[in-house]
Amino acid sequence: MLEERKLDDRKLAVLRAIVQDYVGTEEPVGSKALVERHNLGVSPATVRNDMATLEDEGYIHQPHTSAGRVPTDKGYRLFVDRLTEVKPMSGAERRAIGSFLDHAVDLDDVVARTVRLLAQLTRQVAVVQYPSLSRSTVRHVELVALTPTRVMLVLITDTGRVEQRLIDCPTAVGETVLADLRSRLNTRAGGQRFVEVPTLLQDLPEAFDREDRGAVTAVLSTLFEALAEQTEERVVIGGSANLTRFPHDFPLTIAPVLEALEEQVVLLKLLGETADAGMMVRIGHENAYEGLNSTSVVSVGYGSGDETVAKLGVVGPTRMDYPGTMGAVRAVARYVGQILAAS
Amino acid sequence: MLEERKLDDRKLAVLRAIVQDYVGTEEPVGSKALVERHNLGVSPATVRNDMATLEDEGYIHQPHTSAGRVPTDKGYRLFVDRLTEVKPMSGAERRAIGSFLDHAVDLDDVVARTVRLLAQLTRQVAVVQYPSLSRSTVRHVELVALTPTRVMLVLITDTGRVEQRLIDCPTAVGETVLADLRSRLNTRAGGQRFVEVPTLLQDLPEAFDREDRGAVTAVLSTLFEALAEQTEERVVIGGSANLTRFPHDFPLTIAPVLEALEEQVVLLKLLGETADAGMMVRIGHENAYEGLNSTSVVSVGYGSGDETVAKLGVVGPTRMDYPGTMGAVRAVARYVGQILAAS
DNA sequence: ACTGGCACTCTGGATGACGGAGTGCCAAGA
DNA sequence: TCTTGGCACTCCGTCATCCAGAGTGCCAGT
Repeated sequence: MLEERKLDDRKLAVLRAIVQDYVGTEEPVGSKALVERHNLGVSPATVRNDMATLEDEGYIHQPHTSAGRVPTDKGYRLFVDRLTEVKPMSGAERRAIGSFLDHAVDLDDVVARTVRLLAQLTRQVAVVQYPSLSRSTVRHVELVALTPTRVMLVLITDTGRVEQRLIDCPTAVGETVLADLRSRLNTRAGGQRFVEVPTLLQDLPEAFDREDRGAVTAVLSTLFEALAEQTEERVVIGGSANLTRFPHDFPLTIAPVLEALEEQVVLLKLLGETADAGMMVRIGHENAYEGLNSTSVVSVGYGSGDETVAKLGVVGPTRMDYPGTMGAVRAVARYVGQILAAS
Repeated sequence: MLEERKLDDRKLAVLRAIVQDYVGTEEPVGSKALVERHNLGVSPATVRNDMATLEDEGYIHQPHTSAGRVPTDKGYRLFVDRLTEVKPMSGAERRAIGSFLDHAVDLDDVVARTVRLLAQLTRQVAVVQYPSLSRSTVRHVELVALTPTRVMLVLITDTGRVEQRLIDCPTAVGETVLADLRSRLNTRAGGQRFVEVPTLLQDLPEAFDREDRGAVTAVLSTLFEALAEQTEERVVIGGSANLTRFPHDFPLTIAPVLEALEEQVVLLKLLGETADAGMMVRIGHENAYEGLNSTSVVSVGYGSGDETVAKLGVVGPTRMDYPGTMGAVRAVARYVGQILAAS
């Protein structure tokens, strides 16, 4: 705020114009070209003075003496924060999103379609996280006896996700016990949030005969494990071919980015940093992961109802169309949320 | 065969040397360098004559007058077919493969690890297909009543894969009927190949009361559908960052390749063309898909026992280390087969 | 505070010279 | 008949040079 006092409205307008032009042309933008394309109502010389100030403050940068100016990360940051609005999707675009996602047949398909759609809309790399288990509720728990001592646990969540686990029981469990356990599990845990379940089922073994308690405990601990497991969170990416649209900084930047995108861990951390509510934009060096230092990440949470169950976003060059990208990301996130709520 | 009569042993040796050198250096290879690095026992002039013949026959090619020679697709083909052997993995490498894959905890993990491993070993893009449903057998079928008229079908295969389907029944089904159906399904279909199942269950509705037959039929048709569904075949890729190791032909070739790799359909077709037994190498223009015209694909089937359940392979530049790549692909495929058989 | 003018700087592309690597061919030798 | 050394030739990649264009910073004038 203190620094920005030095920047009057026109200087901000100049910065805005620089960002817009640079995003369009991908080339350093000079004072003359600026006044031609935006009607700033002043002469190039004046703009040059403003540019000098902006450069002093670190918002723009000159690749070489006597070249045009390029926004810095800090410049983009100011642009995103104060100089622009999220650009809403047009009606046609919204309809396209709807018709594309409406045809999804199951959760996998929703995620797959979302990532494709987002990549197409933004022409960048899309990243979509599967709805996480930890925030969902239990729809159903099923137990299947494979052998007397081996039981398969199938967990069905409200987002339509299915998890299965094999359990080796210390003792044989009869079908009666299994049916009893099954019905108790579903009565108590059905519809409950994952976090609540362990507490709710804590004293369940006591309801069973001593000889069966070992097996019951084994089932429970496997269930809790499955519920708690964060590592199962999956991220799907798409549109990596869009990376090649920048013949520019090639292949200097593309290799680390591709590597980052293949690392589930990195992606999860990336999306994990997104606040539950509101959109997050991380620009260049604001990204903790080094390989993404020359990219920006726009991400947002999505969910059924008012609950955030996962995140999605896009990765692109710092020189990206922020308003458009943010609009697309937000629109897609909202629509996916609706779909999840409906199904 | 007819053409090859013109190629005596030394000419073939020259071709082999050219391929090996070019793969190593990535630069057109000349006669002088050839005789220095391989002891061919003849002079550069002689080699030049041989090269002229090889070029006439279309095995090598000269980028420009007075440049070295580069193998053509046809040249690589001859090299792979007749001039080299699959290079077996060293003991250390085999142990590494084993220890890496042995830590896999479930099917997803096996596939994920395999794709990583293959990408690392070959330093190229790895492609692994999930074990296909159609060749597997049924381990267990589970029916879960969600509401009186909604049933969830869970299908567990011998490869550890789980498929679920929601079924809306025309009439309410009681738990007794469901239990009956469940046990009949498992008795008749358990352990059977997918293809056999429809025949085996064909007359199942007749065993039930008339009022329940609608529901039974609904369940059966969903089950058959899930069994038949080929579209569920999934392909996982990894190591796409390796594409950037060819700063050479950039980004001309990389973009279409990345696009191809994101298209499940293309990948499935690619792997689908692999013969069930034996390794397949498709070189450059031998690939039907245009975007892969400057890449080679080495693929092979893998499976538990002697049955091929899916394919895996790698995609790389035509200029690749064929013996090494083929060795790695074969070794990994074998080991994955063993793991699947054991679990 | 803005503007026009001016000298200066730097890049990117074009041009041309040059060394090096590689070839093809020929005549001589095994 | 096959191989070899020699030789003239071709072409690429690199480097240095040059030039026009774009852009800047500064200054003096309004």
